[in-house]
Amino acid sequence: MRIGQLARRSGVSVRALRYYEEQRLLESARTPGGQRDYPDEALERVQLIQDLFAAGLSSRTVVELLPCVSTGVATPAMLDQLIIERDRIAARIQDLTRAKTKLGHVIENVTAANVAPD
Amino acid sequence: MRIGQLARRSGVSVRALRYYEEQRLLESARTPGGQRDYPDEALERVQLIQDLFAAGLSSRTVVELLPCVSTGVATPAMLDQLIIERDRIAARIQDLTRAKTKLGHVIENVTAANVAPD
DNA sequence: CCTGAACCTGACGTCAACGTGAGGTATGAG
DNA sequence: CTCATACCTCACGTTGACGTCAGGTTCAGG
Repeated sequence: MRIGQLARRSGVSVRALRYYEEQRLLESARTPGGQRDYPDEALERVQLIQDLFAAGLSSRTVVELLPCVSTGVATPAMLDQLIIERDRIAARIQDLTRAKTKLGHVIENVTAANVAPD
Repeated sequence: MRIGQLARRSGVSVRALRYYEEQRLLESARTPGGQRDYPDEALERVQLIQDLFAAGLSSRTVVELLPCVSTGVATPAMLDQLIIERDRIAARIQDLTRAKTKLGHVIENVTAANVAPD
């Protein structure tokens, strides 16, 4: 599969895919003419990368954790890092939940004020 | 209260406070000498700004929503925006929860593999 | 062989929320 | 008055994940 097709299938831009390769998050074979040629598994990998980015991990962290995420094999240091990242995500979820609740209250108040200005 | 004290009390940097003013998120009176002089309520406001930033809102959005968040009075457009932002946060929480679960599975697998390599 | 689409490699631009340094002023205790 | 802080206004630097443009190459269909 060439880069354009992978981009369309995964929903990320061609530029992003090249960037992933530059950051060593994604490999590609090359055609004799020098064009990237991806195996089908690349699609899953791109989606995994997107998930990790969406979770707020940096590309540096992702490149460190990708091996164990996809193979299930990790050094103790990698395990520590995994736990750190999971906890960071959990804390972030707490923050967002608080913020959501707060906005919810504001919305309620505003709605009440508009609907029943008294 | 001067800027240094507000910074210490709120936990944000002096630079950040000046930035908030530049973005019209925060006002200040001035001493005859030109130094910023904040009322006590500024502390709450800074904390509110931080909460909204932490929720992933941009300063542009915050400046639009701050009035109704602090006064409880909103135009219909502001209410729409509030709902949009709340839903955005909810979606983000979903993403993060999925990612956290995923990382949790990885951690379980890795731990199992390390503890009981069989 | 020809052509248009898709691809290639640089390399500079973007955006947000500040950090940081320069060079000067205000404040308040002694 | 003096001096140490704290403060002031520019204004450029930083970071991450790409966007975008330039200038050239490869591929596939006819």
